Amino acid sequence: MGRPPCCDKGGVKKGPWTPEEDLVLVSYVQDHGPGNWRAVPTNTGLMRCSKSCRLRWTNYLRPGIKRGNFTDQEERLIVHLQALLGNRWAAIASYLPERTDNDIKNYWNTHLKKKLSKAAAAGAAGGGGGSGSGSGSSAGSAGADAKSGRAAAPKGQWERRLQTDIHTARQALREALALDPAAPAPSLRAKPEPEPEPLPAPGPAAGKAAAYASSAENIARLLEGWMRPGGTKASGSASRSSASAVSGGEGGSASHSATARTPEGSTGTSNCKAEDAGPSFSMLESWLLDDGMGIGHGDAGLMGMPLADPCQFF
DNA sequence: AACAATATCAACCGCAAAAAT
DNA sequence: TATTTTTGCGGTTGATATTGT
Repeated sequence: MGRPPCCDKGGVKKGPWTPEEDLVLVSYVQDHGPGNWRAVPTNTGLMRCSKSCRLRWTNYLRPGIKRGNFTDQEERLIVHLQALLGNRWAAIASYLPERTDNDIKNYWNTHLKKKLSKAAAAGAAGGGGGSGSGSGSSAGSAGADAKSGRAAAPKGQWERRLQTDIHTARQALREALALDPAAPAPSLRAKPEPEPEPLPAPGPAAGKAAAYASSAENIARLLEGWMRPGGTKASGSASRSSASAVSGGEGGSASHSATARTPEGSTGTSNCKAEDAGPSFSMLESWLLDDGMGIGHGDAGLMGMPLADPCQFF
């Protein structure tokens, strides 16, 4: 017994996701909502384990994800929350709704930890050579996709496209595949033949290839109709992440809190405009103060604040 | 210009918790 | 209530990109 060999099944593909796979996954989630990941590989034909599908969606394809440069405020918040919560990245991520826990974790491990330790060691000897994480250099076995030649597209490009408009993304994919002679025949079909899916409220950008690439709009708005905060379609497992536990109480609003994690949370993000992203900072403050750290001391908001120790390093 | 070292980030793995049966 | 199944989390690895020599 133990655990079901979710990812040990034969024929499960590993390594980087291809645009085709992304497309299939997004199409599926579009139709069925996030959740029930178990069924995803079966129903889509993706040769990925359910975990992998969930991860891909949660960390990269989900609407409302902001990628790239962390702002100074975000940075401070992360440092502060990390000091309070420890490495509970999901909980931390719940206060940065546009960021994923994986992203935050990576950022912490690569940037912040180093920054902090450097600052801490500034008084002492200093130096701190290659800390980092693994950063291996040994040749591995994965990277099957690099070999497949499809990795040519700049990282993040497809996520962005898919988040912007799935229809356009499909079209672009078809074009790309048609144009790319080096590209091997796609092993996976974005559904047998992309039967035009009825996208409830295709945004204004729909159908304009040029538009979506630069548009900041994400799939959240485009898909507003099919994903509801209540998780109607998804019927997924509701809030049970620790993040929810932390933030759930103050979420206030009925169906979803600021959780960045749960499918509903992600769905929730679809309704998350910038202004309602996450709990108010006064809430955060009170929570932080409740935490017994005695920090924040009143006036300073979380973001622009003179924080506890960690931030003195900045 | 070529090589080496380092940094960054996407993805995987195993465990634990929660939900379902 | 006990057992099984599914989902979520955090740590870690490995490939690629970037920078330095």
